[in-house]
Amino acid sequence: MDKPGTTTAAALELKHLRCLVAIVDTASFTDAGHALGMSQAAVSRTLAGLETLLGVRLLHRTSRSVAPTAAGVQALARARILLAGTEELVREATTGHTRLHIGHAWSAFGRHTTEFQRRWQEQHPETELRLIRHNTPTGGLAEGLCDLAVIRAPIDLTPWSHARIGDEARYVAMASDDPWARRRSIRLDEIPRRTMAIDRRTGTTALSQWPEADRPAVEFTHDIDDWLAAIATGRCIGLTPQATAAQYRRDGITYRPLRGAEPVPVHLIWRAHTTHPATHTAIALAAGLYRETRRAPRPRGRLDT
Amino acid sequence: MDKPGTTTAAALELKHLRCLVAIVDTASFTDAGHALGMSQAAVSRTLAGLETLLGVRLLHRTSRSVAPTAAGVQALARARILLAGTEELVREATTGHTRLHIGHAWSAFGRHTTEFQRRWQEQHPETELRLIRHNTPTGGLAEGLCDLAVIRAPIDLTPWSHARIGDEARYVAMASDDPWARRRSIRLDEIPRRTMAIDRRTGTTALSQWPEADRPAVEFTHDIDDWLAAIATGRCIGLTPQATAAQYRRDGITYRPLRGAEPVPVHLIWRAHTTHPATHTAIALAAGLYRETRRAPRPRGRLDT
DNA sequence: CTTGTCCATACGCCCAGCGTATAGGTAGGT
DNA sequence: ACCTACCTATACGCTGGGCGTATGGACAAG
Repeated sequence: MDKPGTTTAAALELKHLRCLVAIVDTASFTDAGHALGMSQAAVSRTLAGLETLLGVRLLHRTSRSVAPTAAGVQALARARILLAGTEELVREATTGHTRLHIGHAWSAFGRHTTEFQRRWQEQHPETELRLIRHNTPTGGLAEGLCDLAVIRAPIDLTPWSHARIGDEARYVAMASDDPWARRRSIRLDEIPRRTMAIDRRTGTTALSQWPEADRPAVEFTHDIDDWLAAIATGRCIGLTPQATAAQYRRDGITYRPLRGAEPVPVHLIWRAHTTHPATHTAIALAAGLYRETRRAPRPRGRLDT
Repeated sequence: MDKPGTTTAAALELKHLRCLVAIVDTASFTDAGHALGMSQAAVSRTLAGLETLLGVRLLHRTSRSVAPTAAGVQALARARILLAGTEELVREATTGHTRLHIGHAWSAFGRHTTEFQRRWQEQHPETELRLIRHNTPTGGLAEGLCDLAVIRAPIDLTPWSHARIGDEARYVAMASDDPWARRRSIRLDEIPRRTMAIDRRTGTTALSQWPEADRPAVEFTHDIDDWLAAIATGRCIGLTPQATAAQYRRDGITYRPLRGAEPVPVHLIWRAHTTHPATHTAIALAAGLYRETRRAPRPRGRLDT
C-alpha cells in the first residue's frame, strides 16, 4: 500500500507519551533527554510532534520553567495511566503470570458463581481466576478477551470447542408492582399478552417458542442494565435463565418461574487450538457444580469439539 | 547520547498493539495489513517484534487460522484497553473538552466536599469537575496531574500560587475501644503520652508543636489506609484536621476534638503561569463554603501569588 | 498431485528521526 | 543597563529502522 502522495498522518505513539511525562517529571527538556537516552533536540521535536498531532499546546515553557497547560494536565493524567498499563502488560507477559479469564454475557455461573470462585481459589491458588462480563454474543471469546466463555444464548457453537455444563430453568422478570408479581408462577402461553424486553446482543429467548400467530411484542435493549431498567418501569417483562434471577436481585424487580418452557442449556465455549492449560479444569469444576444440584445426574456429552 | 555499542533495547510502541489487535480482529495477517495500511510482511515483522520484546508467543498461526495463545489473550485484553485509552486522550485533547482536576492528599474539601460538587455542577455544568486523590505532598500538582490542589500539610507554598481558603480544627483519631474515646475532647499536652501515627507524605502535624523535651513517639505510615489501620489496632493515635474526621468515618475509629492547638490552615495551590480558566472560580467557591460556616467571616488574603 | 492461500524471510531502498551545532530568548547577578 | 548562564527551537546532514516487493515453505482442499 502506501500509495505515493498518501500523506500518512503521523500516529500517536508511546514515545510521545513517555516524552511528555519525562519532561514534566524532570521539569526540563534537557534533563528529559538525558532520562530518555536521547538529545534535547529530539525531545523538543517529539513533544512538538505530539502537540501538532493533538492540535493543542500541552506545555507552557519559558527558559526557566516548564509547566503543563490545562490540556496538558488532562493529557498527562491519561498518559501516566496508559504508561502504567503498558508496563503491566509487559510484566504480565514476561513473567508468565497465569490467569484464567472467563467471559460471560451477564450472569457468569449464576447461583454457582460464588461457589465456583471459592473452590477455584482453594484448588488452584496458583492460577488467578477472573470473571469478566462482556456484552457480546460470545462473552468476549471471539474478541480474544477471554479463554473460556459461558454461553446461554442460542448461538452457533460449531466454530468453537464447547461443552454443555448444565441447564437452567427459565424465569419471568417483572416490576415488583406488576399484578403478576403476586402469583407463584407464569405459564409460557401467557407471555404473548405482554411486551417482552430482549437484549439485542445476548438475549437467550428466541421468539420461535410461540406459534407465529401469537408472539409477544418486543422491546430491544443493549445491555443488562437497560434490560432491568426497562422491566422496572413496568412496561415490559423479561424472560431469562435462573442465573439472572440469582445474580441480579434488585429492588423493583421480581422473578417468577416460567412453566411449560424448556430449560436453557448452559454451554462453555473455548478455542480448540489455543487452550489455556486450566481450561479443562474449569470446565470440569463448573459442570460438577451444576450436576451436584440435580436429582438425577445424567452424563453430559462432548467435552471437546 | 546513544554511545556506540549501546544496543538500545526496542521499546514497546502502540504500533505493536494496534498490529496485534488488527490481526485478531481480522483473523488474518494479510487483512490486518490492509486494515492498517501496510503490507502483510510489515504486519508479520511487527508482531514478531512484539513477541520478541515480550519473550512470549502471542498468536498461534497455521496457514488456515490465527488464534491467540493464553498469553495472547491477556496481552490482547490489555492492548484493547490501552488503545481505547489513547483514543480517549486524543479525543479529549482535540475537542478541547474542558475538565477541572482538583487534587488532594486525602480528604478534598472535608465536610464541604459534597456541597462543593453540588454547587459546581449547578453553576458550571459546562466544566466537568474531578476530585482526585494523589498520595503526594502536593496532591499531584507537582506531577502535573491536576490544575489545583488542596493542601493541609505544612509544605513550602512559595513555588506555587496559593490561597488560604479556610481553617480546620484539629481532631484526635483513636481506636473506638481506646480509653480516651469516652472523653469529650483531648488536650494538646496529653498527646506526648501516646504514640502518634504520621503519614510520611501528607501528614499535617509537625512535631514542633511540643517542647523538644516532651514529644510523642511516632510511627510512620504510607497512606491514609495504613494510617487508619495503625490507629484502629489501638497502638497509635493520630492527629488530623476536621476534614478527615468528616470523610473517613469508619467502624473502629473514633474522632475527638483536640483542645489547645492551632487550627490547620487549608490552602489551594496552582501553577501561576498555566492556569486552568476555571481555577479562580473554584477557589472562590471553596473559600465561600468555608466562610459560610464561620461566625465572624474575616477576609482571606492572597488570592494570587 | 495440483492449486490456492497464508505466513515467514530475504533484499534493497528511502525517509523518519537522530545528534551536532547554533540561534534566540529569558532570568538574575552586578 | 549590561553581561552571563542556561534553556528551548531550529537547521543540517547522516544513518539505520522499517517499509514494500519478491519469494519460499507449509498446509488444506479438491
